[in-house]
Amino acid sequence: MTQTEHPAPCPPRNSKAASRKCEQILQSAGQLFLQQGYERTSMSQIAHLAGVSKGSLYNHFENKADLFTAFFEERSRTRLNTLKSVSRAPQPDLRTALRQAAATIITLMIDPEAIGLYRIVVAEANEFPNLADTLWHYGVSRTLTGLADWFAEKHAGGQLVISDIDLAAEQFLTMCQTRIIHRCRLSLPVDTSQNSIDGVATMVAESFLRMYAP
Amino acid sequence: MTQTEHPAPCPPRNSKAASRKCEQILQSAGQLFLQQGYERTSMSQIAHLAGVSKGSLYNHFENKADLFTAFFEERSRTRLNTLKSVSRAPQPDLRTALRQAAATIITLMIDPEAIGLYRIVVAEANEFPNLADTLWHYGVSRTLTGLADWFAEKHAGGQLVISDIDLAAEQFLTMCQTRIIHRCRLSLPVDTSQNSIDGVATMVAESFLRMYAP
Amino acid sequence: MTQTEHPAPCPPRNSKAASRKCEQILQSAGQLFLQQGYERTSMSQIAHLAGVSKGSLYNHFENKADLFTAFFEERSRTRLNTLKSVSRAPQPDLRTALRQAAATIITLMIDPEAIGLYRIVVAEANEFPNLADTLWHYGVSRTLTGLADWFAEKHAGGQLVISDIDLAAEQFLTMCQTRIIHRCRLSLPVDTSQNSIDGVATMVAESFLRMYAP
Amino acid sequence: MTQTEHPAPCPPRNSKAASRKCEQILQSAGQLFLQQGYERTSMSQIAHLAGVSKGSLYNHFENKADLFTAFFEERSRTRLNTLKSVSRAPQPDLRTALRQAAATIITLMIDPEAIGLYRIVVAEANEFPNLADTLWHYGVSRTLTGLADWFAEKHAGGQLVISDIDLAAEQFLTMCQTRIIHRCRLSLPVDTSQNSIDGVATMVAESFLRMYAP
DNA sequence: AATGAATGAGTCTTCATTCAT
DNA sequence: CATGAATGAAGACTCATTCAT
Repeated sequence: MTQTEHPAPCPPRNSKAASRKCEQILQSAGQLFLQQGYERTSMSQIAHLAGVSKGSLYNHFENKADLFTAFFEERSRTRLNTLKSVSRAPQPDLRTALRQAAATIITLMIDPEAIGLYRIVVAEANEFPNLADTLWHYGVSRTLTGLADWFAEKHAGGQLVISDIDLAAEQFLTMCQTRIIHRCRLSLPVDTSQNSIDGVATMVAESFLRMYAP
Repeated sequence: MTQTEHPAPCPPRNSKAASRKCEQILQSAGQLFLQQGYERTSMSQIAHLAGVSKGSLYNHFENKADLFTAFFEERSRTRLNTLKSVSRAPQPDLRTALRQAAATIITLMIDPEAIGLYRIVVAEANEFPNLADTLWHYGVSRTLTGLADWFAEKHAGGQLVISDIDLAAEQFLTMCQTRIIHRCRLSLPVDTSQNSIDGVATMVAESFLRMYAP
Repeated sequence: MTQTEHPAPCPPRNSKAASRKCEQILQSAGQLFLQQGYERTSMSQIAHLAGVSKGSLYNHFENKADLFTAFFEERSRTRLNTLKSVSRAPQPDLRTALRQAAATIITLMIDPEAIGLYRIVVAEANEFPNLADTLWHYGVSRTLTGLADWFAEKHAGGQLVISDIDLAAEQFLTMCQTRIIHRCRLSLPVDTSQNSIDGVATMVAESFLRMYAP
Repeated sequence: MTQTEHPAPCPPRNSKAASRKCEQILQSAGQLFLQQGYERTSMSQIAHLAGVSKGSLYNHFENKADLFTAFFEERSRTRLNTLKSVSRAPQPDLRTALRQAAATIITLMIDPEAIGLYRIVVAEANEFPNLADTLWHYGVSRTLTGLADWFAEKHAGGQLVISDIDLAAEQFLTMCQTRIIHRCRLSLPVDTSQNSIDGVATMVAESFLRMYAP
């Protein structure tokens, strides 16, 4: 019987120790993958950083690609869900609310980890097409839905006049990427101070209002 | 410490044959780098595809990184300079001109080669920080300047009212990336038909006018 | 920057098999290094002769230089410590004792392995300066100390009159290298028969006595 | 006709330019071979240092081994012939003359170039056995003959009593290698001041006189 | 004669993966 | 389950030598 069992993607472990070790591996792998990318990160490095043996890696994950995918999903889920709750800040003033939403989005998306996840998806788009789905699912999609719901509400309330609400949400999100996020992704020198972020956020809010205010 | 001669970056060759072979190498390297990225592309593959011996590569380029950089600069220069001449299409109608400019930008930027170059910059931002400069210099910077000049002209002519012209150009370019370009970069399924492009382009032009028309 | 684990210099292995393989590698490496020198010996050759895979070499030694150093130290320690016990042969006659000591030294130093170690030190003196220290520590230093102690005793006993005992020991050792050892090191044709050795040994003893007898 | 002519070892050139270039190559090759040894020196390096093309090397020398041999013979001839004229300094006092001869020998033999040539012979004794002959012929043999002639004269004059004159010459030369030369060859730290040299030289002269003075 | 691009065998080293303990 | 030694394919790069120009 040469067939090998496929170890589950880790989580559903019974023993607590096993689960700990699994998390430890994912944590270390993540650190390295985010810093160096997939190809430049070796299983030895991961094992070393995680403080486990190289063989142990293969007790928990089928192979390098599997570990990579597992890391990416776990990080996308735990990290990007902060984006979900953007918007909806109970601000009396729509202009202010929009500005705050934009600022929040910018701040979240220039976080080194978010930048790293984006980079990984782009870098490995050919080899690991599923990453984009994961990123979209946990990151973009939720944000867009959140924004769309919010805009729909304002539309219903007469504060905004929007024909294509989904497109508007996408526009809003895209405009947030002006200047700062875009350059961060390219590692170009850029002013990421709160002032700078507020500047872009204000511009986004103003432009959005001019586009969709009644 | 071994002393190696530094072969010039290739171009200034006297013999015609040498120049041809150099281009051949760059061409093949480009194809592979764009498809697979830096790490996954081996010098052997490049030599094989270019039809030369592995050793020959090192007569023209110091090492893999050097060849990579040379490829990237050459492609950035020759490919992205098409972006330079965007805009300025002599259209009587500003709305139409903006729409066409947006459509042109979108079309150029979802070209597989442009997408590939972008991916490479993002993927190798840590290892090769200069790539971003090159991309910005040959690609983004020229486009922004072109747009800014154009907008300044229209501002002087009273057709637009813009306080920060550079920011406006950046906004225009950013908005063009809504939906299509963004998803292309992630290899997500996306409708890239002319219709779809025109849709986004129209949205960009309309929004821009609402933001900056007098 | 790749992180590699530093495998211990081999010895402190727990498993018996690992230790065996390590010795096997050192043994094969030694054979080749002694025959061909450092540069001409390839890791492939070593792996082949040791009957292990090329990769295995790197589980036990960091790199070629490390393996080389390990080999040299091990051989110096195990081989050259025979020199330590030279002299002190309980001979009633000092002349005879000196002659025997000289003969022993000559015999030990024209052993192919001793010649090989000397050649390696000289050949790699620039690249591996530590080898000389190792050789001196395990080989020369002990012999000199042994001789000096012996001479000091004889000096105290009135059989020799020596002002600088350390220099005298060094002289004795140097004189032993007349003709035979010197030519062996250069691979020049030379008579290494017992007769020939005894001839030089006798000359050394006679000369030494004429220099230092009261 | 695929047969290639064997270019003569260089010297007998008619054109002056050719001879110059040949010397230039030998000079550069020597510098590198002496510093790095045979294996570590590449034809590219030599060509680069000599300021000629790689191909030119093969117009003057059949291959690397040939160039190496040519270098070694030329250097041995031109450099080591200084040893020839040792001794015979017209000193009234034999003790002083011996001391001076010893000091001269030591000084000449710790010259970096002499050390380098010795190292090369020892390092390449297996691969290039002829080097030792060359070294012996141009270096050792002449010195020994010179010393032997001198000693024979003194023997005839009654100042020395020597049974085996050749052996005596060899002893003298060997004793000169005590301490300083020996350690220089191993790149061990050693005092090479004039004082230190004089000290060993004095010891050699004294010892020699005690051995052979009437 | 001189050049320098071309070659391809060979170098050291890394890596993902397996398996006996 | 955990370990870590073993593997062999593959990586980037070097080098002596040749040959068309």
